[in-house]
Amino acid sequence: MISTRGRYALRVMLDLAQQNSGHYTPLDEIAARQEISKKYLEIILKTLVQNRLLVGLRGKGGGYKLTRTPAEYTVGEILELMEGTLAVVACLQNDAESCKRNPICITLPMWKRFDEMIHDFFFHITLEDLIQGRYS
Amino acid sequence: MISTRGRYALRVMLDLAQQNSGHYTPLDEIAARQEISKKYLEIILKTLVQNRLLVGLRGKGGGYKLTRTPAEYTVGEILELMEGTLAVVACLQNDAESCKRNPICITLPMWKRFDEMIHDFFFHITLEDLIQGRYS
DNA sequence: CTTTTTACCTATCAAGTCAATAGGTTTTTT
DNA sequence: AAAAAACCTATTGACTTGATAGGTAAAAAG
Repeated sequence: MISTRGRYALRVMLDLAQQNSGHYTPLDEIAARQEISKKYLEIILKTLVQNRLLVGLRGKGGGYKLTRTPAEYTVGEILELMEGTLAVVACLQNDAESCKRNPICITLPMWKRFDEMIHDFFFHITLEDLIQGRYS
Repeated sequence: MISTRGRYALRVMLDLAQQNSGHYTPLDEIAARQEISKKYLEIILKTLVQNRLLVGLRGKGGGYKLTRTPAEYTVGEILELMEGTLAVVACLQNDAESCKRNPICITLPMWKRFDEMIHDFFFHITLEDLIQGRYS
């Protein structure tokens, strides 16, 4: 299950992608348009800024804007950043302690395939794709 | 993320599928072989029995056994039963209250596609497939 | 140089889920 | 009557989720 953190982040990125890329959009505006709690969004945007997916500017005329063109963001990187991992089972996470049952686990190959499928899916969709409706 | 409930259930079903289908296998044996807490497995097996994926028999010589051949179980039905749902986002769950943003949500089509992909994947793999190593 | 606007930061919270444990009851066979 | 096994109800600690509260720092406008 993708949590609200990932889904909201994606919606924010899309919101910004649909704005004039020249100016900064304040959080209030995004929150109002997306109908998401401003304070909660703040936490999400913080992560996006810290990881340079967005840039924030303070003071009047400030707000947030993208650091790249919409075509240069994949849905996968946004979701992975917010969710921590997209791995479906514990033993396939980056930091997973190697399970001693791995050699005899007959479900592991299936989980691996599934993992690859998810990765391929999300890392081949860009914000631009979504905006252009290439998934409707 | 698939939780241990789903993963353990799958392992138990595979364990039973690999036993002589004639007799009943006691919980103790399964728990020992799979190295999973007996008490915790009890909860999982209860659900499987209640939904007729397994049948349980009490008393000496009792235990659990499959109600169908391994080829007649899909991984999808086992996981969906244990996890409640395989839906990746809240708005695609069975009991989801219809989100008023649906008509304008540009991420929804993507989630739908993803959902279908997951469904297709898991509902086309049977226990027999895993046992025969058709996923290694 | 003060006010306004805005992002940024730290802490906290209630509700829920997850994985597991504990202890007892019922059924069946020996 | 005893043993073996499933079945049942309740409880727990740790963690996550989604959110709120209140304050600080920077930038622009007047």
